[in-house]
Amino acid sequence: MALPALEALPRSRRGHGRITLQDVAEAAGITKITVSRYLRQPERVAPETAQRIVLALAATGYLPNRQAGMLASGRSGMVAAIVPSLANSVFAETVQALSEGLQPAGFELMLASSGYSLQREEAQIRAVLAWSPDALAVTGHHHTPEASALLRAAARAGTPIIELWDCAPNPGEFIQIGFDHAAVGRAMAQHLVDAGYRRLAYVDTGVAADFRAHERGKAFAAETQVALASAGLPRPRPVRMLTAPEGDAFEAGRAALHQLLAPEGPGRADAVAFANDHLACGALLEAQRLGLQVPGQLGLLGFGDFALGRQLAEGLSTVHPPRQEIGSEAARTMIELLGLAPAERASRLSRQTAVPWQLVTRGSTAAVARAAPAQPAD
Amino acid sequence: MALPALEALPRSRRGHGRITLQDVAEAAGITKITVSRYLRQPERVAPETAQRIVLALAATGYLPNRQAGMLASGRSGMVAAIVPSLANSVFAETVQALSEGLQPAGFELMLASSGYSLQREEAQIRAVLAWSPDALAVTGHHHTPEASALLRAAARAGTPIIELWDCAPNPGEFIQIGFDHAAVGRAMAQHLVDAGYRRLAYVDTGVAADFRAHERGKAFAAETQVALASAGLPRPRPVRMLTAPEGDAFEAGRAALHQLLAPEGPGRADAVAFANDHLACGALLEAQRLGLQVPGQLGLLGFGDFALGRQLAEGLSTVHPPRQEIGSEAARTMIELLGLAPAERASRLSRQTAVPWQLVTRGSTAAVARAAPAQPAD
DNA sequence: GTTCATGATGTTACCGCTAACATGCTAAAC
DNA sequence: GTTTAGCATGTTAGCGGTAACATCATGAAC
Repeated sequence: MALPALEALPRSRRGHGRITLQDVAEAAGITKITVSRYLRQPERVAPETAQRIVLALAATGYLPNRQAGMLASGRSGMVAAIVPSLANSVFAETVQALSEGLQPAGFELMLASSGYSLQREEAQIRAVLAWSPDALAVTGHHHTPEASALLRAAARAGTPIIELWDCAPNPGEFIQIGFDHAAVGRAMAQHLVDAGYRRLAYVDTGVAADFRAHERGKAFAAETQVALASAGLPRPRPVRMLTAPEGDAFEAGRAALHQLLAPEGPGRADAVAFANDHLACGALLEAQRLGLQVPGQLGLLGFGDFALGRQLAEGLSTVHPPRQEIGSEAARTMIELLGLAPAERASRLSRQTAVPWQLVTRGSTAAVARAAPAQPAD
Repeated sequence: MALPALEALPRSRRGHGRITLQDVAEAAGITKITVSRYLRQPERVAPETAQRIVLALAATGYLPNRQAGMLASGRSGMVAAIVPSLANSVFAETVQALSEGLQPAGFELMLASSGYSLQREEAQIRAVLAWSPDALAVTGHHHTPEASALLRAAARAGTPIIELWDCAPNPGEFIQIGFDHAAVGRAMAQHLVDAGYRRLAYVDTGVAADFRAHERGKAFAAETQVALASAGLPRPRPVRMLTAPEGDAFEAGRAALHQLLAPEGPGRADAVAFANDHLACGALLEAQRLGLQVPGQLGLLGFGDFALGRQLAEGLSTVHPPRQEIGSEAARTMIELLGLAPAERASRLSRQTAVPWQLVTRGSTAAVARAAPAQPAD
């Protein structure tokens, strides 16, 4: 299996047996600093020298050692991201976009998934900071106090900290790239009320640490009251809140639908908003199976705009979150900030970028025929 | 925003302004090597010293510098993985499992997604090797020649190289953890023939570099001939091969179905296998819409066992690939190998682990009434 | 009391690279 | 011919850790 050609090369066996700049320099008959210079700023070495270096690099099969480079220069060329989960396509797409946005700038991505646990997130922040990332992206603005302290310390040392997926109305400590989930919840409520629904419910995810889904639900419930009141119901019925079991989200959505249908009669919900499209699709499929008319008897509204929603029945109304945009915007922000001098950078380590989302109206919430919005149906 | 308590601490501002072992050692009144020792082998320092160190660590807020550690010790505590895509839940789950498997052993994961491009994979292998990962996982056994050379060099230097998702019948150069896609293709063919279908088609993905899907398709086509022949058709009709357009896979599946239905008459396919469940679900939804009887008039068989398949109609028959198992097995393998002495490890840097998959029979390929199959499936 | 194993801690010398400054050479300016 | 700017390259001194060896108590064994 040994390749004679390579074995014959004069590779030094000092240290850990790796080919170093020193080896390349010797092969080129110069010193290592010139090779190092060539690799970083080729225009600063003479053309003939450059040529010799190119040959030497090829002959030795040199691979740089980024650890050593980082240690010497203080810049790692690496960016870290911590997301709650990758199995969830929502974050996977964001990470994908982040990764692709960073690639051309030569940054590597170190990834950790916290499994929706703040404890694990803290441990991962600690672990990842030990790698001196040039920037760090985390998900949301909920962290353990220790984690927050770690992030704060890193930010103070000049490392951009970016909170993805959230963009609270009040400014945070770090850079936020995302959107206001409360606003989404309100828009969902408004939409259902506008469409003529009057007895609303919200099915939250069973993932306890999906704070964003909870926040949408909370805002949905509150806004529903307001919207119904201004639609002419002085004492509107409170929104029924359910929490789906963990596990297969389609099944959970099905189960939630059954639960919602249980109280026959005028108290029964006539529209349901869900924490995500998987739950909503499960419910929609179950509604189809039961022969329930959607949107006539029941309105269904999801969140996430997964591809499937477009395929089922007349389409699932949903909210389209800027999955990829968040990732690419984060990449852009990192690259921009890291290009700045530390002094300039410092002033920009806390800011908010609201990435636009959209309520996508499809068949599952088509307006219910009704006399006048002011006239309550029940 | 400045915390007086922290600002007041005697943090040295040499170098890049980071708190080092030296700072901790000074705070504890000892030398840095003892602190270093404590961090790696706490039992080797005296209890009272340990206590002082613990206090000093807390007081300084020390975070280790893994670059420096790596440079000195030659071990990075980091593992890299390169997958074609993260948006695809298949790989996301594998990466998720890999990440979770590595976590308890203290390894960090560096991730790159190649976008199904071998060129980019090569660039990423090069980039990632510069970080001296302790092990490297790539997807599949197709690489550019240069990429293969890089992997070979790394393997020779003792870095475990793991090829995920593939497990060719002939041994490869590196460690393979996956399964034989040709065998899956054959099983798919056998299943459809056993179920009584006679005019088969395969819808491949439009992703040119999804070699595994192509391989399943190729084996499917070949095996179909064999199976049909032994089922009593001396001159079986060749399998119709289609390639879905890129883009929304559900739509692609729908479109493929229409294409397949085009030639009315006896030549029309009576069963279709797909490169993945998204395509198959698209086709199943379209069949429902058209009022086509599945499995009666048309059998549909997917690959991937996505959650949705269980929900549609009477369920989509599919192949359940060991998505997570591949990731966790890779983690296990890495941890095992990295625990070995280099000498022992060398002998194990090339081996194959076949992770079992399963053909899951659901409603979309329920046996068509016909005479008994000529041979039992093995 | 001397010897010697043992355990705790310290010293030295790097790992591979780069920032900052130093050197030496060439050619234009005087 | 000397000065000087400017470019190409080299020297030095680390970055923050760790391996390997050295030192120094301590106490048991003789």
